[in-house]
Amino acid sequence: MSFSDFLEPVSINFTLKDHTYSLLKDAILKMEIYSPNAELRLDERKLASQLGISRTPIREALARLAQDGLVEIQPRKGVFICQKSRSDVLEMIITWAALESMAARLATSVASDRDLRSLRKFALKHSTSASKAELGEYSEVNIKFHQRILELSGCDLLRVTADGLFMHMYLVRKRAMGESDRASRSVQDHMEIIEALESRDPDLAAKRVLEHTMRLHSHVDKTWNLLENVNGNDSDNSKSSLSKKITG
Amino acid sequence: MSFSDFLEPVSINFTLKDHTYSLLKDAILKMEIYSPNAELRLDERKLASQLGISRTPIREALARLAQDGLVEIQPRKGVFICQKSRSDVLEMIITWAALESMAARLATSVASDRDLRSLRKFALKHSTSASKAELGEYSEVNIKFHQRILELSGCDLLRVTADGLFMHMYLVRKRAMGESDRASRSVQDHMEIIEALESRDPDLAAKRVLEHTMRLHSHVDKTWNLLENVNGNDSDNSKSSLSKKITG
DNA sequence: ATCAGATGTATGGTATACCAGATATCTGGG
DNA sequence: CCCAGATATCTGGTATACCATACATCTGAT
Repeated sequence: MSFSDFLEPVSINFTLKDHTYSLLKDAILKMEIYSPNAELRLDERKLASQLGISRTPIREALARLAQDGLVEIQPRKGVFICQKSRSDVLEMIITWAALESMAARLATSVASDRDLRSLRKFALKHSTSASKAELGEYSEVNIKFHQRILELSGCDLLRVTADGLFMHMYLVRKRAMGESDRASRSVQDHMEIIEALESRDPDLAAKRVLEHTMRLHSHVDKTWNLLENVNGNDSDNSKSSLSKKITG
Repeated sequence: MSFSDFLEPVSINFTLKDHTYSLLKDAILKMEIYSPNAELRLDERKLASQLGISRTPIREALARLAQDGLVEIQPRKGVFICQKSRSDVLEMIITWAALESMAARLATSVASDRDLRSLRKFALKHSTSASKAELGEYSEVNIKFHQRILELSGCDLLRVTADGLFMHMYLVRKRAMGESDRASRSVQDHMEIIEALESRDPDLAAKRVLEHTMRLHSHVDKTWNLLENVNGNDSDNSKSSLSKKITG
């Protein structure tokens, strides 16, 4: 084996701006942006020197992050990580519900029996971890389950759009989703969703996914804690009992 | 009135990159990107000299356009306007259906009687233009109607997400939507949707919006003409009769 | 005549310089 | 001591220079 065999994988198509984009994205998502001492401002020059690159690729990465709503660029002021208000989160859940409900509908006709069996297996395997209920772990599994349904729809745009939302949900996950009592209900819901999929009933599957997700909506609605949300432009309380009304 | 009164509105918060972004977006949307002689490549330097600015704000605008899928940036190759394949369009319609169906659901509980009356008035006023059926005009009105439903949902994220899709639909509008026979059916559908909203029945409203939009899906599915689509990586025919199956 | 390799050119990626608005600090008058 | 205005500085917006890759063109050998 010659020397040159070792230096091939220099990763063609690599650009600093793409790398910086995913780097910053991950950093923001992992960051505790709701802790009171969180530094929300991103200083281009500081980032540039920390990463050892110039401002140009950083600015292009920031432009993309702004486009998907993770940061806000205030002209001549700076770029700031976006904190989500309660109503932002509630709207994300509603939109997610819309997408996944449609995905379930599609899945009843395009998912293979094999896929559904695999989904059931996945749900069963992790149903036990719900009772143990470590805060993070079940939540992770939970998201996976829903992503799987999006995948089974065969409609990539549904999946991609929902992923954009899940990204933000990840940010607020630890904040408002004390699960404990919700976990067992969640497991039950999941099983009923799977049954609906297996029965190939589009309306039923859509309905169950919708109801399941809107239960999260009403839970967040009740428990969201806006104590430290200093921005607090969050007066919209009009949707309080929305989830019950719209699920029929 | 003093001289200085005339020169205030210099538009604070104006940045070249934002201006360029909307400029390019409009240009792309208005452009006939499916005509055989369409120039799909965007040359940064040419744009820069045409607009009389430097490449920097243009590149940031392009980064944003790439993020919302209007253009594709191929590293070291160039940036190209994205042509939508048939399956892309079908997926957009499905996603749109998901969002608007949910919007209708919400609207049954949050829209005011006054709003619904206004919606009905709007639909009636333009029902006549459907019969005359100039290609563009009814299509325009049609989109407006659907956007209005999104607005009535009170969920801004649903509306914004759907707007991102409508943007792309605008691109393909003239391509696959020979309306003529569809227009009268469309008017009827719209009236039935309004009735469902007025009866405050979330399931019915959602169902009617879904069925209406999925009729567009099956129409596009049948009539999309992929003759000149040279890229033609569009072999996915598996969803052919999907719209009937999933609407129950 | 054809094709591999060399050379040139066009164009995107990145770095850097400079400008202007925004904010912090200083200063002097009240 | 307080505050308005001046000044300094920090930081984002823009322009420009330079580099590297991709592609076209040229050249010469077979």
